[in-house]
Amino acid sequence: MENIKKIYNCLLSEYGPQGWWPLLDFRGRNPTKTGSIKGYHPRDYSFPKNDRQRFEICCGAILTQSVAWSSVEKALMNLKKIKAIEATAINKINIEKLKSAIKPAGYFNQKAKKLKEFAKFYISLKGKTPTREQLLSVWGVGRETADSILLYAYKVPIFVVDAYTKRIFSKLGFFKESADYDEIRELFEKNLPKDFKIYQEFHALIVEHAKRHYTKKLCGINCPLKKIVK
DNA sequence: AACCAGGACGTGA
DNA sequence: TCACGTCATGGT
Repeated sequence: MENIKKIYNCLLSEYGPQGWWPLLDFRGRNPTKTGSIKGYHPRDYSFPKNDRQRFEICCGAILTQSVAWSSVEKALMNLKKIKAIEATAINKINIEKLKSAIKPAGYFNQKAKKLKEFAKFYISLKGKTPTREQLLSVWGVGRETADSILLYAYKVPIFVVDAYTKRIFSKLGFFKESADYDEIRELFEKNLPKDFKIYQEFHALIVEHAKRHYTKKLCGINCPLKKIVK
């Protein structure tokens, strides 16, 4: 399974550092990225720089569930406008007001409740890093969201497995599409240095590669990685 | 004009 | 455990 690392190196040299997780108040851009969403910070792994950014990442991780980031960005900008990207603010805000702010990100009834639940949890942490189990106990936080929060908001070296990861690597023959989330996660963690920077970068690269070669239509035809895996 | 996007939860078998 | 329905807006 040395191939896992080969693929990482290949994607990195192909697309370059991705600069995830995007932040609203960071003006930098990634010129190699598809689309023109701002907030990426390639080669800079010092984020989040403060608690505000940390909470923003958590909100984004919840809001992006099954939704394109461009939609999440709108929702986050709405929240910023009403000064609600802060746990205490989300905790207090009128739920209907919260729903209308995050409407662009879809599933607003559920996601408003999820943000409320998470804000309460976040406050209870009092600045400490949550465990994965603690995160999973929060209503609305599943495995991918928990791992995204740990990896990008807290720099904990946990590999994030998303639908794209399953699609790409099952097509390449690493496991079957129905494989268990944690088994897939451990496969990646076992074959990579335990480094949050690499995990962050790889996950972002997988999303970028999927958008170019693994949409449901393309489904990997012409995927250059096939030659590497063989 | 269907189809899908950086999932999670509830339900019934 | 597992397969399936539901949630909802916005871009292609």
